[in-house]
Amino acid sequence: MDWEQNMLLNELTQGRELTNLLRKHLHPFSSPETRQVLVEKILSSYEKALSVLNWSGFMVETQPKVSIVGSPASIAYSSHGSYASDEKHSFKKRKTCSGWNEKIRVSSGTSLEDGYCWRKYGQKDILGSNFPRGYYRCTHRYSQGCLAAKQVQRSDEDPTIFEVKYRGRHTCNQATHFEKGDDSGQKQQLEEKQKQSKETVLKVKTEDLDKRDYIFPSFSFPTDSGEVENGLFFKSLMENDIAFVSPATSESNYFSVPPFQMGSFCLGQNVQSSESDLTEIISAPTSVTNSPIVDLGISSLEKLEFDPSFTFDNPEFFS
DNA sequence: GATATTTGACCATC
DNA sequence: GATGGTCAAATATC
Repeated sequence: MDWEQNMLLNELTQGRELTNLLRKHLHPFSSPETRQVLVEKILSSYEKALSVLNWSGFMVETQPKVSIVGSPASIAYSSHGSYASDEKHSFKKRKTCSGWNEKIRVSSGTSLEDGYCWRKYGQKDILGSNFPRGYYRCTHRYSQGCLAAKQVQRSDEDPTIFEVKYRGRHTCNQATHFEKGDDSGQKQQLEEKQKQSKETVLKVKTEDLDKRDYIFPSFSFPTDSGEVENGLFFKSLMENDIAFVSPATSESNYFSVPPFQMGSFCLGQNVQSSESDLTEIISAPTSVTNSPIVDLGISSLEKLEFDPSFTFDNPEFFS
């Protein structure tokens, strides 16, 4: 039995057991929180199972098109393409139509972080391109069966721009962290700010590689004197595997973030931002240890991420 | 020693 | 045969 089958079996078995558990908690004396946790776990199991099927060549919707109570708002999302098993002894299949969902242009002057820990597994010179393409997959691929992957390549036209292509969806606990790290108070606060609406309009631009009808809604985000306070916003990007973008091309359809975000987003880990080679910066999130981001409070994370006064020049940061 | 990165080789597809 | 995606051994880093 190969890795995919094992994973599928595990997730489905877990889903069944969790469902049984949920059934036992359906009586009125059971706490709603417990039921909610069980529901989320069940959904997570199914999502992983569907991801495996997706990557095995089945076309399966990995994301429900309706959001459940208490879950973050989700947009319609479907993965495409086939996947070659990573099992040691299986064939290395080349992907046709690549299955890469989204292509995003990221300025080198901004964060290339997307909140996840990536591990580089390859680099390739691409015909007709001046710069090599880096291949990354989620650090938790084997530990948690997370199948998310991305490609990073510097643009020929504008070397300050990186093109990031994403595939698959995070099912690791990094993803659940972003979902759960956003408490209702924070959400309420954000909604309040949105209502106040003295915001700068910030948009994320995505391009669809395969001309599919993947639509990422542009959105406005409230800022307070330029400071981004965006647990929800950030989570939304995480949910959809969207990276940050481009002050260098700072037109209205790009979301600007300060350059300090160039460092590693996986906190508690080394920040390796190479000045000489921007490709190295791209890989910064991968050059980290495996300390799970779930152990960190999102509030401190945000503080670091979005403190506009922060610079890497600050020696205290490295001490 | 554990973990991450690099890089040449392998394989599927065109 | 060319090309792109992935593997895996060697190497680097902590």
